Amino acid sequence: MKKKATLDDIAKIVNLTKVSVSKALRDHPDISEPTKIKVKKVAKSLGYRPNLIARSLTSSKSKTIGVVVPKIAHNFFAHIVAGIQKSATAEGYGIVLTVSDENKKLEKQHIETLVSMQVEGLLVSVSMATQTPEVFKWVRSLQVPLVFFDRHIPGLGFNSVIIDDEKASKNAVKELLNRGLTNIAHIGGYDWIEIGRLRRSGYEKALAESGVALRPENVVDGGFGEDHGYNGFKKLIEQGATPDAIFAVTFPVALGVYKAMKELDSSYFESIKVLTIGADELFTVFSYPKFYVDQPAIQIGQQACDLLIREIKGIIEPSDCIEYIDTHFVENR
Amino acid sequence: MKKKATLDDIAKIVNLTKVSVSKALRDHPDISEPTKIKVKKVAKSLGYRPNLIARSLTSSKSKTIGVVVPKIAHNFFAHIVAGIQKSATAEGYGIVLTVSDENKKLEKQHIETLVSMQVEGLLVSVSMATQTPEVFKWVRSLQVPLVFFDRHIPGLGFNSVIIDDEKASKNAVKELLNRGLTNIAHIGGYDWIEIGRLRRSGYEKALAESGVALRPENVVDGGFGEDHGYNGFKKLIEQGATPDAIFAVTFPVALGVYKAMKELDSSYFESIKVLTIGADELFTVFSYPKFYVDQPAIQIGQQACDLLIREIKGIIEPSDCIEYIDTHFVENR
DNA sequence: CTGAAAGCGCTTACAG
DNA sequence: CTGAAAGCGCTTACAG
Repeated sequence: MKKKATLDDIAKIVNLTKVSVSKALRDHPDISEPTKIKVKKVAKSLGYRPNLIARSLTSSKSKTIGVVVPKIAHNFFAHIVAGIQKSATAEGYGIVLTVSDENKKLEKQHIETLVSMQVEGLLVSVSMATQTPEVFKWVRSLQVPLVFFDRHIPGLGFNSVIIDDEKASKNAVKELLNRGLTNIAHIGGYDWIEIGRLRRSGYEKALAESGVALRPENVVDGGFGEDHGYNGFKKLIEQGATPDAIFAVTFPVALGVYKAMKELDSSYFESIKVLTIGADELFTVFSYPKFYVDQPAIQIGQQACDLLIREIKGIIEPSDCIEYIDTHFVENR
Repeated sequence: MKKKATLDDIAKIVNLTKVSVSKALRDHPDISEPTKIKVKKVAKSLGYRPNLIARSLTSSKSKTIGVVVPKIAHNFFAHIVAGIQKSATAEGYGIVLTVSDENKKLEKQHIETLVSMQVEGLLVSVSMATQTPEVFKWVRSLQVPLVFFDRHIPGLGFNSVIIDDEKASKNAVKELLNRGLTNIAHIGGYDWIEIGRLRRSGYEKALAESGVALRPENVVDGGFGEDHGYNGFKKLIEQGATPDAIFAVTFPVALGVYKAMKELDSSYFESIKVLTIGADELFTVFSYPKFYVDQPAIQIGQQACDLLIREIKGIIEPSDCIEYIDTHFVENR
């Protein structure tokens, strides 16, 4: 790599010191208009660009935000990152992107590296495997601003921007009940993962509050992937369930359900309406799933980033607050 | 943000200079084993992490790669970024992610900022709007390694990792012909965008080489989005085309076609087989589109990143080479 | 309006 | 085996 032009290079040409050149370039009031113009002209001709690394070191502002996502090749997280990118760019911040791949060790490593890189703040969506919050306590002790999004760990003193999963589920299930669908099954995840637990309890509360009895054969647990939906549906049928609707805990699970239906009996497409949370909008052309809760991923990213930047600027203090993002129920036609 | 522990902090405690501490931490052979152990213990107890900004400044190695994508909230690019991330992490590089949003000005700005940040190399997929290669010439003059992926500008002396669109299209159309589908329509993009031009000519060549006449009513141009597919299909029908297959230039276009079919006459689903390039694998459960060319996005990302890192290390020279990634034709069942 | 001094936290030769 | 010196490219007080 070629040596880049520095302040000194410009200084020599215009017969000033690098200090004055630095000031001229940054439009410091100290410098006269004519010299500013001259300096800028020379800078441009040399293709000068300030060395941001050096600037970071002196100013102790890297103008950079570290992001940790569990996955990136997923519609939801890709959209969140898009939102983060947008907000960050608008505020003059660059983002360093990191993927934990749902791996606790990688997650820790990434966070440490990002802190070493002197990012001014961290935006993280916790990996499923994360249980021990040591790294986060370390981040806290360093007073590096951090905002959780989508998946958080409460009680550490960090703010979070998330979906109210229980409420979203409860409302959605109630919408089905209002439409006369009362025999609603649930293909859920595990209880030890928050979205599994919350969506399940939203489902249960909706039934309870509407005075509908929960039928044991209507519930299957298993996971969050397509295969779990596929197996889950089969199990449901084996258990003797005859639902008129199914609440699938995630979109991949809903796809698995579709696959199983196609294999078992395509008349299920008509007789069983599927509801899920967080569908890929591209799928709407297929009118499947019939119902879904829209998760405004881009907005989550933007809001989390905006919150973080406000913390960085010292406008707000980190605490243990949760900012809930509104979701809305959609009926696919 | 709290002040982080520095080499000097450790040095004071162990009664050494920061130089020796620096060496001990990096396992330099100069230092004796006992002191190394002692130093490392103290470093750990202080939660010491090297300031990577400072290290970059002295070593002039930022261990960082700049990435510019036109979009991130898109399956294809999200997967590419996943591939880049994976390779970069494996080689100890961090990635700074940037999104041009198909905007030439933003693209230029991002590249300049990334260079200012002293990234060791650049990975860019050119925005559709980019015509003038000034920024890239500037990058070239600085001898900053750069590799194009998916969308490239030839003739600037940079390597590229891309799909052979013409070949992929030609082969795919031939596969249809082999299956007895001879009345194949094409809903294409614009000629001034490379993928539009190449996919179109692949289509034409496949017909020509198979001795099938190109019917003018079978071709519609328009764009690369869902609405273009929607309008394109309607136009096709209006033009009097009665195809038994349609080659849609992109996946969104294929979705638009689906939408139009659903609206006009759902018997089209059976009578017209759709082919496209680059489908989201999640869609395979819907058996639509019937045929597609799989673009191995993750692999493109990995390969581009690996190539870049080899350039950074000086193992290979930048030139104007194109590395084509193999695609494969898939029949959906 | 311009500049000399000091320093950000680290590493790279070079001495001893 | 350990350290003093110099410097990476910039900015921040402080003088003049």
